[in-house]
Amino acid sequence: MTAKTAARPRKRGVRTARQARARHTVETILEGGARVLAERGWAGFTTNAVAARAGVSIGSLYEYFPNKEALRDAIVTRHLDAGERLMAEAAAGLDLSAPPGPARSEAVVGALIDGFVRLHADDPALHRELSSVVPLLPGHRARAEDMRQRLIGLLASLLTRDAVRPHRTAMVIVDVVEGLTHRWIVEDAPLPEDEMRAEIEAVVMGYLGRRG
Amino acid sequence: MTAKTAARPRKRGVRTARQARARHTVETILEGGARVLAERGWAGFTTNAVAARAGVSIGSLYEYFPNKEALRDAIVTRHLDAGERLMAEAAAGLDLSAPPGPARSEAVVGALIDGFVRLHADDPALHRELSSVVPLLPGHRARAEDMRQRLIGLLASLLTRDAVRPHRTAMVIVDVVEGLTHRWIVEDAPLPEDEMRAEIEAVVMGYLGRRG
DNA sequence: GGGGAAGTTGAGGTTTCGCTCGGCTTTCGT
DNA sequence: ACGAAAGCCGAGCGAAACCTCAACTTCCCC
Repeated sequence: MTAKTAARPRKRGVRTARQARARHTVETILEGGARVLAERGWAGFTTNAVAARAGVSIGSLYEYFPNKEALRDAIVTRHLDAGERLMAEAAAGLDLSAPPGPARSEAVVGALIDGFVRLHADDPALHRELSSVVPLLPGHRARAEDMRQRLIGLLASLLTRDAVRPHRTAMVIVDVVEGLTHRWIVEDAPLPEDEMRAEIEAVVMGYLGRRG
Repeated sequence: MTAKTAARPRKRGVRTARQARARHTVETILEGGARVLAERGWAGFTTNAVAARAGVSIGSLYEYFPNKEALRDAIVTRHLDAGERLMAEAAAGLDLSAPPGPARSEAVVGALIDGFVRLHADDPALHRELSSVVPLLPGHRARAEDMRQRLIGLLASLLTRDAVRPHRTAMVIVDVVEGLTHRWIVEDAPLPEDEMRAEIEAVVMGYLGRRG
C-alpha cells in the first residue's frame, strides 16, 4: 500500500460515537487507559494493553481515537478537567465575607492545602505518571500553567492585607503546598495525613508571618 | 577458525576496557548517553542514537554494556556519585565550631540551599529526566533515599537547639528546599537566582521560627 | 616484526508495538 | 421487517528499536 501518489489515500475516518453503546465503549477505553497508566506506567501504556484492559478489541479503540497520542491526550484532558472542578469547588467553599486579616488567611491556606491534598490523594499513581513521565502536548502544559496562574491570582487577591507583595507571596505558597503534597502523597507518605496538613500549614503560616 | 570444537555456544561476554583507548570509548559513550538523555529525553534515548552521538558504532556500545538498561544504570550511578560529592563538599564547608543557635542555623540553611541550587543548576535537563521520567532500578531509588536520609540526619543533628523535634523539622526543610529548587530551576525559572534563594530562605526560616 | 589479544565495525536478525482493513454483528429509522 | 448505518473484531503488516556476529584494524609484548 502506502500509495502516496493516489489522489486520495483516503484514510479511514475516525468514528464519532453516536449510539449509547459506543459512548460506553469510549468511556471504557478511557477508563482502561487511565488504569494501565496508573498500574503499568507510560512504558506499559501500549494500545493493545489498553484495549485488552478495557475488554474491547484493538480495532474498536482505533474507531474512536486516530492514534495513541489522541488517546493519551483525551486522558490528560479529563485529568485537567477534574483538577479544574476541584479548584472551582475549593474556591466556592471559601467564606469571602469574613474580614481580611491573619484569621481569614489561615482559613484560605487551609482550603488551599485541602484542595491539593484531594487532588493528589485521588489516584496518586495516575497523577504521578501524568505530572512527570507522560509526554504532554504544549496545549496541555499551557492549560496547567494557566490554572496555576489563576490560582495564584486568586490567592494573591485574598492576601493583599497580609503581604507586601501578594503575587510573589502567593506564588511561593502555591509552589510550597504543591511541592510538599506531591512529595508526600505521590512519592511516598512518611506522615499521617493530619500531621502532613499541620506541617504544610506551619510552613506556609511561618512564611506569611515573616513576610507580613 | 579456532574453537569450533567448543561444546558451549557461550554467550559472547561483555568486554572490560583494558586499554586507554577503550576506556576513552566507554567515557565517550557515557557522555553521549547523558547528552542524548538531556536533549532528547528518555523517549529519544535509543542505543543507536547514543552510539551515533558518541561517534562510535553500535557494536562498540554493546562491547561494554550488555544491554540498554546497563547503559542507563551506569549513567544514573554517575549522576548519583556527583550528587554524593556535592553533598560531601557542602558538609565539609560548614563551620561547626560556631555556637549552636539561630545564627548558625541560618548559615546551615544557606549551605543547604546552596547545595541544592548547584545540584539542579548543573545540567537541569539531565537532572529533570533522571529524577522523573527515566525508570530507575530499586537499588538506585534506595541509594537516593539513603542520601536523603543521611542529609536529614545531618541537618537534624545541627538543629537540636532550634527545634523541638529535630528529625521531623529537618525532613520538612529538606523537602521544602528540594521541592522549590526543583520547581524553579528544572521546570522553569520564574525568579532570578538571588531572589529565589531569598524566598526559599524566608520559607525555611519562617518555619523554623514557628517551630522553635 | 610477528602473533595474538583487545578493540571496532555495521549490516541485518528478532521482537515489539502502532495501526489497518475486510468482514461480521447490532441498532435504528421507516 | 428489512436495509443501511453504526459498531465491533483481530490477524497481520510495516516501522522502529534492541542486539548479534563475523570480519576487520589497532595495540601490546616478547
